[in-house]
Amino acid sequence: MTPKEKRQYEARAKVLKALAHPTRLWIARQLSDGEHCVCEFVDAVDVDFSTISKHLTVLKEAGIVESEKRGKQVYYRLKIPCVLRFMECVDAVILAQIVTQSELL
Amino acid sequence: MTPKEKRQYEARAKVLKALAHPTRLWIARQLSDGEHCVCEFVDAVDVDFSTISKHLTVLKEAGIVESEKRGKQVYYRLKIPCVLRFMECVDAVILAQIVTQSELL
DNA sequence: AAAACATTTGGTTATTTTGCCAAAAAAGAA
DNA sequence: TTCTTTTTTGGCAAAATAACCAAATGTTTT
Repeated sequence: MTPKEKRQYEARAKVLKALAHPTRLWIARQLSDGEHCVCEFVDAVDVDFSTISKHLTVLKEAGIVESEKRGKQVYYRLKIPCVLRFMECVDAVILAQIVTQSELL
Repeated sequence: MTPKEKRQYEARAKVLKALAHPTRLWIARQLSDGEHCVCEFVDAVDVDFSTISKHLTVLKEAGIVESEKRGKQVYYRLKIPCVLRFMECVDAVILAQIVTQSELL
């Protein structure tokens, strides 16, 4: 692995890492039907305002979402919608793993 | 988010987390052209045998790769190849982020 | 059976991540 | 202006992750 390749894979891993958290993945999914404000997420997930806000910052810094302030609220939307397609493949991995593990019994 | 949804997103996040590391992502990519043994990875990446082995365990437990012991060596291969398609979308995110950040200047 | 090779496991330490709380900011309403 | 409302920031403690070393395991080779 060359130094250039190393930097490349580090950048890629950073993007995946941003999505690799239950709450952030759920947020990404919620955004598939359009933008939402922070308060809407807080109502639906039982965590602190500040926790949601930090998750959104992670997604934003990774380039997955973008935000816009309108009035008192901040609205977030998906910047690159293809990340939603990850979910299908991830579910295929999970399903295959369940099959594999049941065969071990 | 219902308890069932919560478990679902936790499982999904676990799969993404397994890929969200530069070395593991690189390993997944190497496996796109077929199986490789552990020693081949160790030669290419400058880390300890045990470190590579642990990364492979993470990928295996997530259901992304599977392994087979033949003789002295253990061969790993991709179990669900669709994970390779993540890379294209991830690169799109990175590119868009570079554009966004350059516009800020 | 002993030595050599390939890989995994256990243990330790350093770093990163997560989530909560309290406080600060920013905007609108009274 | 002062009071709310909405969101972000800073700080802190707990938990998870990563990488190394040494030791253990399982397989061939001698």
